[in-house]
This record gives sequence, C-alpha cells and structure tokens, in this order.
Amino acid sequence: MSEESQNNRYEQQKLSAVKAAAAEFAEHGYHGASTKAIAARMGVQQGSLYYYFKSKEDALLAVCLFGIRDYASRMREIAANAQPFEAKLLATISSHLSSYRSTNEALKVYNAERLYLSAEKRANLKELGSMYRELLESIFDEAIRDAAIHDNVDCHFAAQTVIGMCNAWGELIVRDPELDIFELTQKCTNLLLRGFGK
Amino acid sequence: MSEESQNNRYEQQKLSAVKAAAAEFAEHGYHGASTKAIAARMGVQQGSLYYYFKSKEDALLAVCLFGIRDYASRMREIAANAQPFEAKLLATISSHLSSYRSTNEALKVYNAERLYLSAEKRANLKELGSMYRELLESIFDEAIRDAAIHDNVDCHFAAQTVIGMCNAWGELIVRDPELDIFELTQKCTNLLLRGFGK
Amino acid sequence: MSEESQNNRYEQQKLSAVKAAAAEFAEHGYHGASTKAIAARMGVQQGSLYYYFKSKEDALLAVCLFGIRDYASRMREIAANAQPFEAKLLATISSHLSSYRSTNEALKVYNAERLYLSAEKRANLKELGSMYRELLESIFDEAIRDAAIHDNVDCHFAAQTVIGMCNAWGELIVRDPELDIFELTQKCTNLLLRGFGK
Amino acid sequence: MSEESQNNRYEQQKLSAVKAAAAEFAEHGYHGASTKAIAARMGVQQGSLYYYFKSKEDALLAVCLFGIRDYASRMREIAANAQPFEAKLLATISSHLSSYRSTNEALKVYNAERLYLSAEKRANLKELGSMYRELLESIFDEAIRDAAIHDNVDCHFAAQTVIGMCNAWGELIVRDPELDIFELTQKCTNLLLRGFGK
DNA sequence: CATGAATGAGCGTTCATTCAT
DNA sequence: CATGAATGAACGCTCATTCAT
Repeated sequence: MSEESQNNRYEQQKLSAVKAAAAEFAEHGYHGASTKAIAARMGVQQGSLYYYFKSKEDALLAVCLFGIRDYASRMREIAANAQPFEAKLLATISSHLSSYRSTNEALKVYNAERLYLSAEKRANLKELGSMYRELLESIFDEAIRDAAIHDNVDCHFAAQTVIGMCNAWGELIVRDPELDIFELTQKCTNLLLRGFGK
Repeated sequence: MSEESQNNRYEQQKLSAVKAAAAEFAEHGYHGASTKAIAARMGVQQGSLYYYFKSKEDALLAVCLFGIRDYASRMREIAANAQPFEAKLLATISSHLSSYRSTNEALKVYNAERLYLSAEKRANLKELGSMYRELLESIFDEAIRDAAIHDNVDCHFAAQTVIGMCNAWGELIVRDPELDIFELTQKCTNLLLRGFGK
Repeated sequence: MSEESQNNRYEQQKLSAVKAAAAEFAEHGYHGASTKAIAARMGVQQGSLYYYFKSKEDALLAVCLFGIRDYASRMREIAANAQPFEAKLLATISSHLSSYRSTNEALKVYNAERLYLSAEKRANLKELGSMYRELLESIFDEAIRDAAIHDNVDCHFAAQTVIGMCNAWGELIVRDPELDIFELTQKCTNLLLRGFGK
Repeated sequence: MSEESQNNRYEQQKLSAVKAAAAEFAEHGYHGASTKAIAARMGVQQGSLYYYFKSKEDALLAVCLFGIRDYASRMREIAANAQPFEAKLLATISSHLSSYRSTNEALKVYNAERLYLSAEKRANLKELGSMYRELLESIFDEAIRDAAIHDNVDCHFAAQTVIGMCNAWGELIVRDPELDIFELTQKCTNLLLRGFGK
C-alpha cells in the first residue's frame, strides 16, 4: 500500500508537471519557455523536473500526448457509433472545441509546437493525428455512401478543413475564456452543413 | 544615380534580411530562431544584422508587417469593388491563400509568432489585422443587405471563420509546395457558400 | 551541522565572489572589468557567477556595500564616544585610511565606480555615505561648541575635505602596499589641526 | 590661405573631437564610453572619428593632455614667480580648482582614467604630472628655507596632499556647477596654512 | 574629409542539463 | 525524491575598427 501511495504520489506530481509544462509552452512557445519557469509553476526546483521528464523535449512530447489522447479516443467512439452524419459531425466538433477548455492548453501546444519534436519522438503523435483525420474522412466517406452529402465532396479536403476550422477557433477559445462553446459548435456545424449562402 | 543605387543597396539588403528572418522564424519559431542563422542565411556576419534591425524583436515586427501589408491592402481593394458577394468571397480567399506562396513564409510568421511582440510593437499590426477582419465583416453585412446570404448569419463569426480556415490551409500550403491553390480556393469558396450537405 | 556547513559554503563563495569582483573593478573599472575575469579569479565558470549575483551591476552594488559597511559603522562608534575632538579626528582618519588596506580594494571601487549604479541601486549606498559625512560634520559642530576649533570653520567644507583627503591618499595606499598608514594618519591629522604654517 | 583655412578647419574639428571625447569619458568612464557616442556628440559619423584619433586609446591620451597641459604650464609660472609662500599656495590652488571649470571635464578624465593608458602612452603624461608635483614640492622646500612654514613639514606629503585635496574638490566642482570656486580656494588655502585648530 | 556598410571579437546573460549530497 | 551548486554552450547584442566609395 505504501508502494502504491508512493506510486500515486509520483503520478500526481507527473501530472502536475505536464500541466505546468503545458501552460508554459502555451504561453511562451516551446523554445521560449524555460525549465526553470515550469519548475517554479509546479513548485519544485529546476533540477527536480528531471525526475518527471528526461529532457525538455520529452516534456513537450508528454504535453502533446496529454493534449490529444482523450481527443483521439473520443473520435474513435464517435466514428464507431451508429448515428446519422449530422449527429456525428456535431459530436466531432463539440468534442474538438471543448477539448480546448479541458486540457490545460495542451491541445494548443500540440498544434503549435509539435513540429519542434525530433522525427522519432513525433512518430507516436503522428499515428494518433493521422488516425483522427482518417476517422473523420471515413465519416465523410460514409456520408457520401448514405447520400447525406453531395458525392462530389473531397473527403480529404473536408476532414482537413473541419480540423483546421476547429483549431483556429481553439486558439480563440484558449485566449478568451468567455467564448460560448455550445453556441460556437452550433454555428460551425451549421456552416459546414449548409454554408452561408441561401 | 550613385545615390539612388546606394539607397537601393540598403533597401535590397534590408529586404533580404527580412526574408531571411521570415524563413528562420517560420522554420524554428521566433524564440527558436537564432540571429546567427538569420545572418548566415543572408550571407553576412551576425553583428551586421543590427545594421538593418535594431533588435531581434524588431526583425519579427518587420517580418510581420511584410507578411500582411499587401494582404491587407488587397483586402481594401476587394471590399471597395462593386461586385457580387460570391465574387468578393472568392477574391478574398484567393488573395489570402496565394499570399502564403508569395510572402516567403512571412504571413505564417505573422499568424504564429506575432503574440511574442511586446504590446507597443504589436500595436502597428493590430490595426491592420483588425481592419482586415472588419472589411471582411462588412462584406458579409452587405451580403445580408443584398439578400445574398441568410439574414441570420453572424457576420463576426463568419469573418473569423473564413480567416481561420484560410490560415489553417496556409500552414499546409507553406509545408507542401505541391498544393494547388486554385483548386483549393474553389473548394473553400464552395464550402462557405453551400456547405457539404445536400 | 551539515546544514550549517552548506550555508557556510554559500556564504563563503559569495564572499569570494565579492572579493574577486572588487579586485577586478578596482583594476579595470566597472565597465572595463569582465564577468569572465571575475569568475576566473574566483575559480568558477562565467555563468556560475550568476548564482551569486543577479547581474554585473548587482556585483558592483555588493562590492560597494562591502566597501563601506564596516567603515560607516566604525564612524558611528567614533562619533558616539566621549572623547576630545583631536582624538575623534585621529580615529576617523585612522579608520578611513586603514579601511583601504582591509577591504580588498572595495572602498576604492565604492569611490570610483558607484556613480555607474542606477539611481535605484545607489539609493542604499547614498544613505550610508550621507550618514558618514553627517557624523563627521557633527564632530566638527561639537568641536566648535567645545571651543576646540575656531567658530568660523565651515563644518560642511571641513567634513568634505577630510573625506576627500583620505580618499586621495586611499588611492595611493591601494597602489603602494609599502605606504605606512600609521605615519600617514599622524601627518594628516596634524595638518588638519595646525596647518603647514607657523 | 586655402591651405591654412583647411588646417584651421582640421584643428577646430580636432578640438571639437577632444571635447566630445572628454565629455563622454567624464560621464561614462573610458571603458563605458563608446566611439559612437563621441562621434554623435561632435556631429559626425563613427568612422570619421578616425581622422582625428588613431584609436580610442589615442583619444584618451589626447583628452588627458588637453586636461593637464595648461594646468602644468601655469604651475611652472607660479613656481618661477618671486612671491611669498602664501601667495604661491593660493595661486596653485586657484589654478588647480578653476581648471576643473575650464577644460571640459578633461582634467577629471586625466585623474580618473589615465591609468587605463598603456605604459608607453602614459609616459608623456607622467612627465607632466611628476613635474607638477615636483614644482609644488619645490615651493614647500623654498618655504622651509624662508622659514615660512615649520621645518618638519614633509614636502612630498604636503604636495601630494594639496593635489589630492584639489582633485577631490574638483570632482565636486564638475558635478555641481553652482560651487563658488573663489570661496573654496580661500577655504582650502586657509586650512592648509592654519588648520582647523585654534 | 567623410560616409555607410561591414566585420569579428567580445560582452553580459540565460539556458538545459548534471550530479553529489 | 529533491535539492543546490555548477557547468559549458549558446544567446542577443555592442563594440572598436576598417575600408571602398
């Protein structure tokens, strides 16, 4: 039990480290953030960080994974559910946008800073990222099969655009805590389904 | 003539410095880029950079301005022209997306790094950026008045979304030189007008 | 005991840093001295200095304080003692001149370089310096009241002159380790009391 | 005539350069002053300074010489005159103190910065400086022979002290343009002749 | 005589990282 | 598990100086 509680303690501290790193990376960027500031934010000395991360780059990887893990797994659920296209699209957007509120800026860090990871470290992420896009593409594919959307829709373009639009709004969500995510989700979904025109 | 050519020399070098800085900032981010690398890219010694920029931050400001000056002025022209909504929207998107090819990554830098400028330095940019969004909003306002789009469209949301979508694609344009901008412009415009649904 | 010795370790190193800085500032002036040379003199790497000083300017402040702290507190004792004027004057001069031997050139640095401190940092010093002069003035005031000196002596002038004379000789003391301070003290005191004339 | 006027022009500019350098050296010290600031103060470009000084060190030498040339030659006149001791002492102090007003801070620079000159460059100055002190010593020697002062006065000490006292006040004169030099001269002379005691 | 452009060395400072305690 | 002390490389920047024009 003592071992377990120690383990818990470690996990708690590690989580706290990830959140501190996420906040610093989000505010100053990966290169602009300092390990000293991350340590200060979580209330330990600079050297102690190295019990939780092997290096600064390692911290970035941890933050990125923290940022997309849930987000990617929720996508898997959405794609697997037997729902009409419109519901799936709404669920996707809702999940994506609200992730920006719930992951301590880690999703923003994933978007803005992941390219600074070395190729090897990024490999893990790439898989999750690609999976996300492919699942979204498959939703559009299915919609075409079900005649829910025009058959001339480019599914790759569509998925990329949905992701890009959500990320663009995500930046604004992080910066403006007043933004109403529910309303925003409605508007985005509506736009994607029907456009602005008459 | 000697005077003019001397003047040209300075202007040429300054432009070359801005482009070198844009490239380095785009690749490594503001904090990750080094003045040494910028100098090396333009073929001078590190110290010589300071003949053209008062500081690294000043270089970032110059890059950002370089990135949005034309882009903003083109928007002014588009908004002023007497054209139907659909043409204006297409022109906007076309201008926005092709800027990512013509400004040596400076527009990408403006989007990703401008928040690292101090408040005073950013003031110059803010005006141009706000103007851009407001002009775009006015195009949507006008479209409502002309009954070209539904009257329940939130023009602020619409403008922000167009900008966000273009910037998201801009990132991809910069990273992938093969991307067909003409085709992309069509698809984006089409989506915004009619959506994916039937 | 381990804790105390650790604390000692830091204090020892900090003192060593102050002395190294004093020596370099005295030899090359504040601007002419390099942090690299200071670090080398105390046997650490350049960057390690910043564990003991927040900045080079901070090091100058530390040196100045080190240079005048004892010197100012001794003045307080002298002024407080119930002794005849001549004894107080002698004590003052003796204390002032011998400080130049005991503070590792820090007093010289205080005199020659303190004006390079920013106004805020200099504030700490100003108080001590003013106190010193005022205490000395009060000794002259008292001497007038006790009729130990002519009543037309300008006490401000007198204090300033004593200080100036001692500092002038201090420069020579630092440069020439052979100078006999005891003899010098006698001569200065004698001059101030009786002048060169008959 | 054209040649002469050109020569004059050069001499004027050189003088202006010396004064500019004196002012910068006095304000920031030799190492703290920049050639750029000196050039700016005299209204030319940085590179143009090198028509008047071979190097920054050369500029310091020129300033030092400018600071003590007149001052030393005046001392020669004073020592040569057939006047009583008291008159000579007064003339010396008057000349010394008023030099601080008339040489654009160059005398202050001579005192505070001359040690940063390399040994060879300082040689010229040393001669003038030693001459000054020796002339002053000879005045005290003569005063002993004429029985104008006690025969136990140490003439070397006396000369050094007079110089030191004047330089100490000189610092204050430079910093405070309101100081009454005439009054100060009287007080210093009086002190040196009669002391503060009764 | 003066300039503007450039240099290359050096500066003060910060950084990610290590490791004995 | 955590610290405090130290490292050495890199950073942004300033400098005195040079030289073609």
